[in-house]
Amino acid sequence: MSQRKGAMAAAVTASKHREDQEAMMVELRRGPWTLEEDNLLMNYIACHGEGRWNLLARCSGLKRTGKSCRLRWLNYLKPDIKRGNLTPEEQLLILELHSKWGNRWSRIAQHLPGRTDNEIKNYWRTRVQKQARQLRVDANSAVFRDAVRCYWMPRLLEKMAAHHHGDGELPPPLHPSHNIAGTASSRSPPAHGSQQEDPSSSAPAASGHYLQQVDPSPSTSTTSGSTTSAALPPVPCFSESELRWVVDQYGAAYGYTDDLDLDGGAGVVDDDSAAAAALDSLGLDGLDLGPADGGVYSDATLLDYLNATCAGGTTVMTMMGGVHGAAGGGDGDYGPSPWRTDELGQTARKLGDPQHQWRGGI
DNA sequence: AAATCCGACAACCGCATCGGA
DNA sequence: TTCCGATGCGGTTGTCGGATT
Repeated sequence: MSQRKGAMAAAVTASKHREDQEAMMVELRRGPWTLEEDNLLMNYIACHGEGRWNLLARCSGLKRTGKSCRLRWLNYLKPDIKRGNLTPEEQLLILELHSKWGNRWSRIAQHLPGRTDNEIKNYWRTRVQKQARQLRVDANSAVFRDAVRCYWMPRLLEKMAAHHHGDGELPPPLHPSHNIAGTASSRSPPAHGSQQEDPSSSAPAASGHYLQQVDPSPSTSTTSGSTTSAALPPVPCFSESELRWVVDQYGAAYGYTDDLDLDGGAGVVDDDSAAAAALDSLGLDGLDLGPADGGVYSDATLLDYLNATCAGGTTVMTMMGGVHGAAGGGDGDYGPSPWRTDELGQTARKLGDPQHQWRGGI
């Protein structure tokens, strides 16, 4: 085994050496791609198909490595790449799948058609990890995951419901027998700003946006849930004491008191408002999770909806009722959890893109 | 108006794995 | 079985543009 490893290392070294030699012979370009390069790459792939990237790099006239060509194609030029901000459905799916699989970006990306592993990774690092940093917890810690599950995920579900029913009413509960594909395909596209079909976004080579951002609008401006608040009473979705409960419950339950360090290094804070403020940032700062225009569905309404939506989904958001979902557990690779994230995921798929439908296990 | 900060994301790098010779 | 080229994956860095001071 170690012999094989050594051989592998030698092979890689030799390969790297050849790469270096090649790089010296042909002045390889680095950095941002130009329109001409993109055209060259797309034309070559149109004629010869994907794959054989090193050959492509040599024969296409591009002064790039095969790796670079492959990355450019897969992450940017491929026609089915979906651009723009992640929808709440996609965000929810990412959270759910990451809780199961960790940093398996490519695996997660397989469940988000049109999204690349790079995009998902960037989302995680810039949005999710940022919030974890603010909370001074490890983004992979159980306490953070559970805070996400019982605070962030419900918010996303709320937002998804708002997106699908701009008139302020919750969508009718979806049952397992419901023909999702039929209904979802006829629904209106999500009313996100940049998520809308921007012709240029799917044809970057023709858009002339080289060396500039594709979509300058921040994610926080992409929601369209403003109409929901009118019809629903603006009751708080979670009280401060509930947030405190999240922190205490999971910190204690998992013995993660050390990585929940809201008071600047001296252990768990004893100030409810500080913890609540920190957790509040999960949903209200830059995460596109805040209630639509300050108005939200009531806990009871949303809970009713989710319970009706999820088959047997009686433990989603039970924290609001103070009852733990004892039926939980077996939640993935990270050990037991009282939260039925599989059901949250089902709801996400049912509400979202038909391609995200339940596939018999993820 | 200029300087600085920061978020977003494209791109690069190193390593692992696969598959054919 | 070993070698080796190709490809895939995840971590990290660089760059740009908007926001803030």
